[in-house]
Amino acid sequence: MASREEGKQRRRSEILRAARDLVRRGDTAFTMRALAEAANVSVATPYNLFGSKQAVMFAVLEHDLAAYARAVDDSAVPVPEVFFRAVDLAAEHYGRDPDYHRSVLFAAYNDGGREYRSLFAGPGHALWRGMVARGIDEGRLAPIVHPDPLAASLEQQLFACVLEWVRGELELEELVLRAHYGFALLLLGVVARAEDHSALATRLEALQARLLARWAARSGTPTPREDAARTG
Amino acid sequence: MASREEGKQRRRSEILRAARDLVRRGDTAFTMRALAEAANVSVATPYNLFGSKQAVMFAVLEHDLAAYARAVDDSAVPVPEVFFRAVDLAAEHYGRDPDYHRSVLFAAYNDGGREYRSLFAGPGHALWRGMVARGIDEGRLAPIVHPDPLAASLEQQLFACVLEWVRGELELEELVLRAHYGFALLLLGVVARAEDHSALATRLEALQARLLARWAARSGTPTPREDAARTG
DNA sequence: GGAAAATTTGCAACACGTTTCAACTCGACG
DNA sequence: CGTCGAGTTGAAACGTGTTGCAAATTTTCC
Repeated sequence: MASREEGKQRRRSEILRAARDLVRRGDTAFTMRALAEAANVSVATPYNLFGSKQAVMFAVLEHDLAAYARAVDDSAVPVPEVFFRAVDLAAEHYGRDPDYHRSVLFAAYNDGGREYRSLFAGPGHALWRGMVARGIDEGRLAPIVHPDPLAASLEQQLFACVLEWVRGELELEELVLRAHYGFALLLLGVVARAEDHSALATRLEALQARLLARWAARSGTPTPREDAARTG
Repeated sequence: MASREEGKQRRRSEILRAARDLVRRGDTAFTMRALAEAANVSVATPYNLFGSKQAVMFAVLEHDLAAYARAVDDSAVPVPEVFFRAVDLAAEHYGRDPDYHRSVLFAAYNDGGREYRSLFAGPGHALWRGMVARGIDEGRLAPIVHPDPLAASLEQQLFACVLEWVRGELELEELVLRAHYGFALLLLGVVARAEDHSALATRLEALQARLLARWAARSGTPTPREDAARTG
């Protein structure tokens, strides 16, 4: 009854389920041995099916990304507002279970071996590219702009912020401020309507004020170093 | 004669020299045991003095960053041109010994444990902040802009590109194009002079064309996935 | 000069990702 | 039904970052 391929598929999703469970239960840095046990497979199986621990975490990430992409699509917000909304949704998403997301992202991007997938590559880039394309279609972004490079810039800006959050360098709230600020700056030069331009400029100033206030409140530098100072 | 602190210092720099040597000689993923031997210390000493392998690599990075900062400062280029020049210098710097820099950055940011320092934090952020501040002083950037957030956005944009290059996802040439594109976009909204604005717009279009040509030449997607496709 | 304190050393040990391999399981197929 | 073979299993082993610890070494201080 269960074909060979079905068996593989079942094991694959069992492993992913187990991985999610382990992280969510607090075993954020689970062992491959623990994962194998939790998924009722031998320790060699995840390697057969995914290739590495990192690859397993990428698969978990991809699964979560789908839910995020749906949420962004569902929030029928116009360009350029939708970009900011997308950041908010990501932050909300992360904030709902910070340890979980931090761990998954960390395992995917920091523990990792040599494998790599840009955070928003594949389905992710499609999401951003789609938003930009819509903006051009609807005449909210200058028609000279091409979706791919602008989307890439936005992704890069957000990616850097997310990575800093994952590493514990940033509060979620500051992640949002920084990403919004970067987005506002990036978009300022490419929005088509004068009203959008001035709205962005206003937003930019407000964001800058909030960022400065935040940094001033903690010693004046944007990225305080709390490391062990034993590095010569 | 050799005070306790001097001895420590000597060991510290011996370890850093050994680390640089090993990477440069091609042993890009050297062992802590190999490092200890090359530095003529016991394997425990790097842990006493730095704390972890990652911390050693951070120290190497910091050393290299100083040379880079000097190069940028020496290139007496006006704002906003200097930002682009800074990217060029970084790429030149990396291009001179790609394997070395890739390995050091990789070890610092991807192998790593929990420690973290933003790539441009500390001396790095000072460099970017300084360029932005100069731009404001010289009236090339809108006076409403504050150095810290703009510098942070530029750093984030570059950081994301560098990270992709380190992971082997990007050619050095594309790193430059992408960073330039992001920079042009970020700066477009904040340059004070009309001539700078139109120069940036021109540059932006040229960059976009080159990026699109590049991506078109290889299947149409900006970030092709060459991964093992065994991820379900 | 000698005790005391700080560090380094050598070495064994641990944890964990990953690999290897022979035995085994079980669907596929004639 | 019987054989084949892709894929899984279990267990052992490896490599490497990291730690612990007692002994040795070196600086400091009286």
